[in-house]
Amino acid sequence: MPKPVVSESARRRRRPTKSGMVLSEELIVRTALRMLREHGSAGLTVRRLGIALGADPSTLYRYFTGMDDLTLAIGDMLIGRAMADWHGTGDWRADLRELGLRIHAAYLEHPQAAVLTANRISGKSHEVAADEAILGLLRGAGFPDRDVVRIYHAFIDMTLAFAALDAASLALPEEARAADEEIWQATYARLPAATHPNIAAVAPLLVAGMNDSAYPAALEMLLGSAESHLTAGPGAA
Amino acid sequence: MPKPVVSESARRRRRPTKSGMVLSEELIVRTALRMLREHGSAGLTVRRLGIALGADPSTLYRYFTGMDDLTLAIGDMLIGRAMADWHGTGDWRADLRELGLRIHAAYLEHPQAAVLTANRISGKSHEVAADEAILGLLRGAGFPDRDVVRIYHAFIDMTLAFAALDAASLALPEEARAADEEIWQATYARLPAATHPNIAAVAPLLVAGMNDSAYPAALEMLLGSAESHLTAGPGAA
DNA sequence: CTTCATACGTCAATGGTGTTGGCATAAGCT
DNA sequence: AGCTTATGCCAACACCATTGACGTATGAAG
Repeated sequence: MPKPVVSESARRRRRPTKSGMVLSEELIVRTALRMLREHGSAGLTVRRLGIALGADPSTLYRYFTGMDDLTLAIGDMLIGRAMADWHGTGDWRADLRELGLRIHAAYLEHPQAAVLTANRISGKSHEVAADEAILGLLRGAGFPDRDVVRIYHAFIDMTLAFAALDAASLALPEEARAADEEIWQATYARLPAATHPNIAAVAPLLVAGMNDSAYPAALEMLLGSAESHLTAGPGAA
Repeated sequence: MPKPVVSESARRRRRPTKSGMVLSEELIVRTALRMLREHGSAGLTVRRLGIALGADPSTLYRYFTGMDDLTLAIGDMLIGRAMADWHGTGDWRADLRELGLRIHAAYLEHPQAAVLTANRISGKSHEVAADEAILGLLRGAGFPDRDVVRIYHAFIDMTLAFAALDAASLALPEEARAADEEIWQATYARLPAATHPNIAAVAPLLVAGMNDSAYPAALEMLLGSAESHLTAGPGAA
């Protein structure tokens, strides 16, 4: 049976696992998040997750159709955390900035999970809520629908793209950050000025600055561009 | 022996494989790229790659220390293709735009490969060459070193981030694009205006526009911001 | 309070994966 | 022509996701 999974709300009989633990989607996803943090983004396996839950691995297929489905659920939980307690202030630009930074931060708080999920569409409740909020801010600001969609698109893609990229370098540690770090020190920082004059000239600055995310600056540019377009009126290109 | 791999240049004895094929790093990477295109981003396995090359899977470990090393080599080849035949024109802004679009395009030409490699640092030759070129353009434009590094950082991260994101949606087809597409149609396009007024209002525009990349617009904003900062002089914030 | 259908946890098995150590042979230097 | 050793092959290991059959505890029905 390909899809024997019953929805969480329709779940009635909750039988404790052999070790006495009572399962739920929520518990499984939270456990998966913890495992990702502890064992790295490649450390989440059905077997290990089963062990961590004190349940047989195959039990998880009663809750998710497969690893992919679980992945989407993890991503939706991250967005949910970003949106928790969020309230608009009425200033669309400030609100949009806050929202972007929140989403970015929520992903970076679980980099190993972010790597797996940041570029997937889940269609689950929290994701939809975030999109509705963003579109609402832009429409409330008075943008015509064409611009709403264009700005929304750039905003959400850029946010997720940076989240994925920044998370990737944070997520490596458990598996290969040491290697990448070593590459950086061994290769870039020691290139001779004769063959690579430009890299050599700014090497110290590169080493110092490459650890910070470029997202906040990029976001500000996006918001600034949008605002100038708004004040210029709908006629402007 | 953990690292028995000899460098490509030091390779002397080239013994043909059982099926008569003579291996090389180049050939292996090109074959891997073809397999990624044909079988999707999860379709690249050491065993399959071995079969495609007419060689035993374990033979590949004479050329790469492991799957991860092969992945980095694939990424470097993509950058190499982006940089092939590139020549600066002297107009730093046009050159930078051209370079960004080339890299972005090179990744999107092999989305399945891009997904695996876009957020890794390889330190291999083509990657270093690209970085040297970008830094050279900015320094040649007259930016002070601090700004060179800041702009370089935003430029390369944004380019790779969008490449990864855009590639991800292109790469899904073989595995889960159908699912994501279905989510889009089934969930977003049919949300009732009562609960999600903003999504419902712009749904048709969303469907129409979400397939194009937001990268070109974002890149232009970055370049514009940099240029205005340059003309404003080093004293400007 | 008892009965009953079945939801859900468990078991066992399948066919995949990356990776390694030992072996033998042919390549290319001297 | 002979020797070293690089390099391709083989067999084995541990792990992976996923599935189908099975039995039992569970919650509802009477």
